Amino acid sequence: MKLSGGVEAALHCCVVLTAATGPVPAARLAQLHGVSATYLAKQLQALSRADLVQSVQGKSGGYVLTRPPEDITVLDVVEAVEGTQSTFVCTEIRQRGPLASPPEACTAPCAIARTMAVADRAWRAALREVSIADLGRLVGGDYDTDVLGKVGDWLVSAEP
Amino acid sequence: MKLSGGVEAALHCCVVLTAATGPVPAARLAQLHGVSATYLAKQLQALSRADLVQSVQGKSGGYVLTRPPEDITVLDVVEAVEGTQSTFVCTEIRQRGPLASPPEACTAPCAIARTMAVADRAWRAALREVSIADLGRLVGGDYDTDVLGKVGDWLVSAEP
DNA sequence: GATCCAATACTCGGATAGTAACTGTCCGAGTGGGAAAGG
DNA sequence: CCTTTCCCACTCGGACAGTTACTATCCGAGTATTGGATC
Repeated sequence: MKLSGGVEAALHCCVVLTAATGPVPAARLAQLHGVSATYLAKQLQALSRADLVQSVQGKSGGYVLTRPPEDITVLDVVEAVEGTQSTFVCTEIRQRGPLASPPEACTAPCAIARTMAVADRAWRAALREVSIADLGRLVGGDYDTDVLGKVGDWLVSAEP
Repeated sequence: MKLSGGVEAALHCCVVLTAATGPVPAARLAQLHGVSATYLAKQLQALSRADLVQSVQGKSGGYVLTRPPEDITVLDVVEAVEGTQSTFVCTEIRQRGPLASPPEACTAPCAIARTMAVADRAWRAALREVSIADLGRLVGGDYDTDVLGKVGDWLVSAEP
């Protein structure tokens, strides 16, 4: 039950894209975060497939947010990278063994699956409450200096 | 982000142990659920390490719940099998790259880690709300017949 | 000087190896029960 | 018939392979830039 490490990188990328004025290449994001460029590209592709970011090809291309950061929730990013399937997959143990329940009595999920689903929904609801814009404000409040502004400056200044 | 399959088996075992009058061997539980006996033993060992069940050795030994089922929450079982660590592990990306925050400014978790921690706590809180006794009542309500009673009868009648 | 065109350098995208975690399995250590022998 | 002793069958517990999913990587497809040639 460990969340994929790519989620963290994807969230950082989305926050950084908030401070960008134009498309940012994946290699630039990787350099800024000090992570593997090729692996980060994989996560950004996932974000692209989920229509959270748009890829711009060509010489001065890169990734841009498709929506205002207020309209992108943390849940959107997590589900884009991890997938939308529930954390708990019921294997229908109740239909196995000598005292198996007949399949026609198992139309509804069992009590265990229901309980896990409730918890899963609570987790997702908490992630839906926070937007990327919120994250940007929060990291700004963590330090006295304007971190996001610095990032924006670095993105335009750092040339290959 | 997939929950280990052993959690489902462990929860079923705990519910079944509610209906037992004496120690139940792991092999019996596996036979009842139609799963691999040796693998189920692994999960039961985890429950034993967490002091949720007690192992009784010897000829007519097995596993017994250490507490009344009202005092065992689903979260207890999940944490026993999956571990207590949070689903999100922050790798401190902010401390890497050219614009790295200095370590002395990173005493508190970053905004992303805090957000994920809130969601993690919401998930655990939902699991803490349901006890094994609740699960027993729920599965009883799912079907007209007294499933738990049948299980109890089978446990005492089925001889190797 | 403006326009058109082609070469180019840079971008993303999916297909490809390596590694860690989960799944499934095995055999040894330990213990209570039961049979047998003795009083 | 009761007690003691010993053996044994059955239990759990940790150590051992197989498989899946995650991590990390590579090279090919495509496009805006950019420089030059032309009008």
